Amino acid sequence: MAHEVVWLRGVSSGVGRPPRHTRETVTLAAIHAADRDGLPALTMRSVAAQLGTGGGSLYRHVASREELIDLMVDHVAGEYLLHEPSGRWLDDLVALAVQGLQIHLRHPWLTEVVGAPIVGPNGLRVSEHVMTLLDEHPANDGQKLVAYAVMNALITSFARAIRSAPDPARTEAQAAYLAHVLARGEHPHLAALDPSTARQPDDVFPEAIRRVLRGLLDDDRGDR
Amino acid sequence: MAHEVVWLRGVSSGVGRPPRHTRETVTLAAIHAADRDGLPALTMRSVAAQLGTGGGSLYRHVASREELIDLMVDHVAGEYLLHEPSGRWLDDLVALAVQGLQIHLRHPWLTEVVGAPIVGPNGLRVSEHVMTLLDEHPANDGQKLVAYAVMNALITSFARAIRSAPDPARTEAQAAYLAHVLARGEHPHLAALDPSTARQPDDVFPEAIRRVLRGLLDDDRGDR
DNA sequence: ACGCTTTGCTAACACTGTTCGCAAAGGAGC
DNA sequence: GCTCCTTTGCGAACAGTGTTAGCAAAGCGT
Repeated sequence: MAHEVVWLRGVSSGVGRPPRHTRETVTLAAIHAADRDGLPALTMRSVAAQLGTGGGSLYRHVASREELIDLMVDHVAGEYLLHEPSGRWLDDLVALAVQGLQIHLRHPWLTEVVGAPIVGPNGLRVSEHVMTLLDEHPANDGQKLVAYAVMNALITSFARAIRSAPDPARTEAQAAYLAHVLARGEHPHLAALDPSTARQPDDVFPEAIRRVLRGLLDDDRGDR
Repeated sequence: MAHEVVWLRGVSSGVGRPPRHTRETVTLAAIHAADRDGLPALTMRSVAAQLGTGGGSLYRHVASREELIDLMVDHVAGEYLLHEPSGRWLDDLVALAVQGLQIHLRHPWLTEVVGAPIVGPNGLRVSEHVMTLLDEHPANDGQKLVAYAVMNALITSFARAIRSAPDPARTEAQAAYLAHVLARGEHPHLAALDPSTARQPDDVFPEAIRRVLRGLLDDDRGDR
């Protein structure tokens, strides 16, 4: 009840038995385990075992599994490298989005995290930077926030599309069903799709995000 | 082992004890339960109880909980009403996206479903329709698929943003932390955000999706 | 009426997040 | 040095989850 949010809860108070792990230690171990085994395999007991301790011991540093995941998300949000604005806001935003995609590829479990967007210290730091990049842009704040939200949505969406290969069983079964239903002759437009024009998602990403952001923020064209 | 995909598995074979529930009955009960109680509360035992039976009985109709969710997703994908193309592909796509948003608001658990995109019969039907709408568009198939994927990503993203209100405790705590860190004076651009320009997400959605799709598919402007 | 096949149900298993009580470990005060 | 006192570690326990195995029940064809 002391503080309902993690980011406002202080660390150890100095008096009493000194803690063997800090909140950051637990977070790092959890990130490492999730990077290797995926999010579903991230159980309290497994990260505790990686720290050489018991399952319930983690609750001294973390209120719940959900809160641990919040900490993980905000921690990897610290991997963004925020450069000085170049004066070309679109280039800067695209570069930032590419960074976000790379972070998602480094930590594939990020795409499985659903919940509301986490606004920890590092997340706020990135948000502040985005608003800095758009400082001199004439759009109003609502439009800027929408563009930022869309950018984040596309990052996770593309990351999810890219890392759909590692589940070959499911993909293959789906492909078999797709071939079966296409052979039935319905869905002519799907059957006529030209696979040669389908480029890899991570190849299309920079151009796609550029066009999307331009469409949202740069309208030097009429309303229709 | 008979058929690895749900959509290719047949129904009852006629001989033997007649089944008391069909696969669709189970799916409908699960959708009803999820609409009311949310996805985390959707346990095998709860939908079984709603059907007046035991927990393990569901596995006669459904291979796993995951497969049940796949069935639910494809079922609600059948709620799309697909009209004849009007000749204005952008208008038609925006109308389709608005339908998708309404479906997500009718079934809030949809935003919590993560996994790979389900391509069941109804999902393929929608995909075929989208390709029909874009039939005469000069873009290549790769660009069209990217636009479709982006459209779906924005639908779930906006739906998630809209239904973030029903969790007031978490939202309020986050707002308290936000106010605290803004009071510290860092993040000046975030502090300077004008709340009056922030419109409701469901209000901005049609215009946002129109601009995004236009940016992706309609480039009558130079490359820069 | 009798097999045969398919379904329903219960109990069980392995596992999950989370809580509780008690032992352990170090600093402050004398 | 020895106590107190606060904080942490730990193991067992609890309620709940998805999933499986074995057996009883219920219709059809002969």
